This record gives sequence, C-alpha cells and structure tokens, in this order.
Amino acid sequence: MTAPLQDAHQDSRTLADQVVERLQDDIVLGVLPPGTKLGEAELAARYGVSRGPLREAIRRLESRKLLERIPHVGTRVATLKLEDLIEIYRVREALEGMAARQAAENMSQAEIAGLWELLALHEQQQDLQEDTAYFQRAGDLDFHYRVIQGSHNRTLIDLLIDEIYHRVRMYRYQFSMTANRPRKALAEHRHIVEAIEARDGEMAELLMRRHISRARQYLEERQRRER
Amino acid sequence: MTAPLQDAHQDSRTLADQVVERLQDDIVLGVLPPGTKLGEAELAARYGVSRGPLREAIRRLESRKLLERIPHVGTRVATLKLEDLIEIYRVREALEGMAARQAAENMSQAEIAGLWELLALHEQQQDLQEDTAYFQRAGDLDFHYRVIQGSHNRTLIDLLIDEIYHRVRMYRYQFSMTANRPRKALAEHRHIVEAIEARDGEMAELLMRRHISRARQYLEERQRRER
DNA sequence: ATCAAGAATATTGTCGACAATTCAGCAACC
DNA sequence: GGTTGCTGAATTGTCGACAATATTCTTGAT
Repeated sequence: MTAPLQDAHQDSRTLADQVVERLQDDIVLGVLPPGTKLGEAELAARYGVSRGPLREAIRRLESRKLLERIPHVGTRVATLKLEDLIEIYRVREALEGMAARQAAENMSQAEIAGLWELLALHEQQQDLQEDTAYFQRAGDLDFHYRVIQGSHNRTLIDLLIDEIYHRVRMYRYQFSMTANRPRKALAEHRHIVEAIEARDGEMAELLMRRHISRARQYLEERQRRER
Repeated sequence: MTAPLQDAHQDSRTLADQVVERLQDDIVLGVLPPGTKLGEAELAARYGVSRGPLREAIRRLESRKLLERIPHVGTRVATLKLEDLIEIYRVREALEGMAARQAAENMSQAEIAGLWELLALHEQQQDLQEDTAYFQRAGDLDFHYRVIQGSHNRTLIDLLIDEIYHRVRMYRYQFSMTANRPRKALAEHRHIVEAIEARDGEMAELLMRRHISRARQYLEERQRRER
C-alpha cells in the first residue's frame, strides 16, 4: 500500500534484503527490545512490505540467532543471557585466535600499515578522553574486524561476521557496556599487531586468545556477582 | 541424523521443514550434483509443495552455504573446491579444539563411557575389515559429533553442526573420500578420550587440533598434487 | 559472417486470499 | 474448587496469480 513511493530504482537489492537490514538494526540497537513478540502483519505494515519478503527476512535473522521462532506460535526477539555471551566468547577465543594466526601469515603490508594507523587513532582518542566509551566500543570492534578480514579465510570471515558479531553488538548496546579496561586492551592490541608484523602466527594466536579470554573472565566475574 | 532434538512426535513439522530435510539430503548425498541449476517451479513439483515453503527451504540451505543464490537469476547447488575445504578445516581445527577442551571440563562420566564404547566398536569393525571405508567415514563423524556435543556449549554445537558439518559430509560423499589413515586416526581418537577422561582440557584441545591439522595437511598435499 | 539492438520468453520477486493450527476463555463435570 | 473439554478468535502456514527482472532468440545492419 505504501509501495509506489520508492520504486526500486535506488535500491537494486530485493525487498527482503532491505527488510533484513532495517529489522536487524532495530534489533541490535534495541529499538525492538529482547523478548518482544513480533506479529508478521504488524511488522509487514511497519516496513511497508507484504508478508512474503518479511517472512524471508525473519528466516534470515532467525538463522543468525537474533530471532527465536516457534512454528504456529510466533517470533520474538532473542533474549541474550550473560551465560550465552560467555559461550560466545569461548567461540570467539577459538575463531579469532585462528584468524590472528592466519592474519600473520596472509596479511599484506598495506593492511598491516592500516592496522597501525587504526591503533594510532585509538590512542589519540584515548588521550583526548572525548566520548571515550563510545569510540572505544566501536574502535574495539573495528580492530577485531580488520584482523578477521586479514585472515583472508572466507569461511572464517563469514562465520564470525554473520553468526557471531551481530550478537556481540546487540549485547553491547543492550547493556550499554563500556569498555572495561581500555588502556590494557589497547596495549594488547598493539602486541597482537607486532606479532602479525613479525609474521609470527603462533604468537598472534596466543595473544589474541589471551586478549579475548580476559574479557570472558571479566564476564564470568560479573556473572558471579549477579547472583 | 541432523535433528535428533525434537523428533519424538508425529509429522507435525511444517512443510518447509520437511523440504529442508529432503533437499539437504539430496544435496549432501549427491543426488543433486554441485552446480545444478535449481528452478523453483521444478523443485516445488519435485517435492509436492508450493513455491512458498520451497523458497523458505532454499533460504535456510543458502545460509548453510549448501546453495548459492543470485537475486533475479536463480539458485544452484554450491560447488565445494578443495581450497574451500581447507579453509573449513582451519575453522574445524579452532572450533573442535575448543570443543575438546570444554568436553574435558564438562562431559559427564556416562558420556565418557559412551565414547569408550564407540571406540571399541570402531576397533572391532576395523579388525573385521567389513565395509571398512563406509563405516570409518560415518564412525569418524560419530566420534567428532559426540565430542562436540560433550562441550555442552550450545553456541559451539550449533555452529559446528549447522554451518560446518553439512559441507564436510557433502565433500566426503562427493569425492567418495575414504578415510586416509584409519589406524592412526583411531589411535588419535583414543588419546583424545584419555585426555578428556583425565579432565585435561589443554591436552584434549592440543590433541584434537593436531588430529584435524594432520587431515588438513593431507588435503593440502593432495591440492599440490592436483596442479 | 559478425555483432548489436530489440522483442519474446522464462524465471524470480511480490502480493493478497484462504486453510490449518494454537491459545484463551468459558462452561460443564468430577 | 479444580480440572477437563469445547468453542471461537487470532495468528501463522500455504497457495495461486500477477509484476518485475534477466536471459535468450530473432532480426537487421555493417
């Protein structure tokens, strides 16, 4: 009914793709809080599409574990418990460790230089102390994204980006989770890049695993405190 | 095989679910060879459903990387290159290593006993030399499957089962890949279970990683020979 | 003969309507 | 009073038809 406005010339993508993107943002950014019941008719109206493309979008986000669906009952926004996040960090430890190893083997000199620039930018922002929390969260993700891409392992990249990182982002927004140990984290990032630059895959993996393992231990600490 | 979770009741599953299962089997077992162009109307007729549920099934298998889809063009069965399989084995090395570590921490005594029984069965089959290739392939998957489950890490389990193992199975059927070093593999399996039983997570992870790494090196050897 | 442009065809994307299933509420019974 | 079975309202699952897009084939010119 609201279709004729944007006649598919700007976005050559399919309607379902656009809905996936918008719906995912609404979930990750918390516009649709965890546990929200999602009626198909309601959502279809919200995004101005029919139920067909909408259902397709729901399936995609379900496979990314952002939605939970029960046949004949309905769909709701996934509720991420701290326990789940700890499980995810175990997976991150394994996968990003391997990513760092392969990054040390496969990254180009230009990519490594880009990493150094990124770290310099982070350091500068930290000195200025302006909006530190926000930039540090985004910056941390930026760093990890780049190392993952640097592995040049398409399977690994897709797994981390499509299946893992959306949930990590959702959790961070949901709990307004500020970086818990910014200076130490930045120092660890630097050591990882040093190992990558030295083409020491084993060391890069070890350092990345310790880096993520420490973040997990912080979560486990918080979990113990919560009960 | 892939859905032992909720199979207790009748066929009350949705049509799309049934199509997913049948279509996935046809792909993994090679009934639909890699590269096959899949017309929606044709497939809908083949499985006796409308295009609606069929499209849903296609999306699910696309997200599992068993199908490749191009908007407005069509869907075809994914072609798995040896290069892709090597990437997958890197991911397996990381993820199953972590699975073995957590299995050593979390497996129950009953589960460990079950692992020993499984190994005894494999040994017996190997002595008899009956249909060794087939049983060894399935048996190897069984072993890894159980260790994965033993991690008691739902995120890790879902990742490996839903995103990785279907492609491994597809490749094995596709190339009639016989186990390349059965006796050694069985011995390595035993050592892994010993580490799990001793609750030595670090050792279990190390052994599992070496186990999978060796299989990857065999694939890389084969890759070099192919050109 | 080769290539380009345009029409014809086939396939996918989208939509609205109908059927099947679940859940809430109510009534009757133990 | 609590439980069980029924009824209906609402939501999801499925289907067939129509619109939009890509591919193929024809036709004409160089």
